[in-house]
Amino acid sequence: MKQLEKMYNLIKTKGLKLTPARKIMMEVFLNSGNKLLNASEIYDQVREKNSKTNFSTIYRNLELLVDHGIIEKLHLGVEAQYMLLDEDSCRHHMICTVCHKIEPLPYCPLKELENYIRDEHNFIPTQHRVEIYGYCKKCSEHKKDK
Amino acid sequence: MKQLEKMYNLIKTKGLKLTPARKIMMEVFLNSGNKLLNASEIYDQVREKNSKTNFSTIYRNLELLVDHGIIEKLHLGVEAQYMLLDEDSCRHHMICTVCHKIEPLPYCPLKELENYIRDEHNFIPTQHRVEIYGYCKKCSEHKKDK
DNA sequence: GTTGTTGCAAACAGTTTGCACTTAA
DNA sequence: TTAAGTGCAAACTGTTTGCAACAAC
Repeated sequence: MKQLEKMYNLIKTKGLKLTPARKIMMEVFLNSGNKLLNASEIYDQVREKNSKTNFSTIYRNLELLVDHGIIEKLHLGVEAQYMLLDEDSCRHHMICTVCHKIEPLPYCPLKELENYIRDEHNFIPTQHRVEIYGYCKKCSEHKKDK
Repeated sequence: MKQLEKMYNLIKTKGLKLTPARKIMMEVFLNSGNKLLNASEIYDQVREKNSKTNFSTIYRNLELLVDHGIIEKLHLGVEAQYMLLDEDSCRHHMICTVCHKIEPLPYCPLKELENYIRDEHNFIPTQHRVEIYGYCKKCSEHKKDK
């Protein structure tokens, strides 16, 4: 598995030790299909492979990985969620209002908007976030059934 | 104060009782200058006028006001934040990362994006929210001084 | 061997809840 | 009068921390 090796190297490059917990966490992220994961989902998946990993280890590593720009932390609800940091990711998500699944949206419509804001509102944009709420495929199909 | 009376009526219209805590909370929101407030900011301000109001009262009323469409709840960080719900709000905000002032943005660029999402992602958008982070006029001027 | 990392237990912050008392309508 | 609202205390959830043991380098 090539991508995993890359991740391992990335961690070492950052001066972090390549511990079992971190290895497994990288696997979890790679296997997540780019879905946002919360701490306890990550914890559960890590525990499947290493049954005595502690929650504090998870949280400490998550923070570290965020600090080193390896993953991204979003805070859209009660709990924080995490995903591998995509180079050109600019934080756009589709959030299902039924099952609460969050999917990233690989497209950014905001370039022109930012220019407009800068010019017309005297506001200098540095970051943005877009959230689209609605029904994901599965939930919209279930809706039809009723 | 006309606006406050309106708010009082709105609460009654919704079938809610006009209690002292609720009256003060509406004042707090009206005096907030459309800034997002978290529960403890609201609590502190309510306590100034009614020193024995409890946190659970604040939380219970916040939830109720959200449910009745009087205020809006955002969850951008560790804690939830609240503001009066704007009639024509389609939830676009410019958020200054220095002074945390939040200004509404009277323009919606998302029509085409929603079509794209519906067609390409099997996701049915019903609502959306856009947040632009950056420096407001005042803070960007102060930055220059340094 | 040294420094960074972990497990554990305990603390913490924000929020929610059950229950008896109180109050707006 | 009575359903709705409140205060209090206690619980609960997500997250953080101090410390001693441990493991990657």
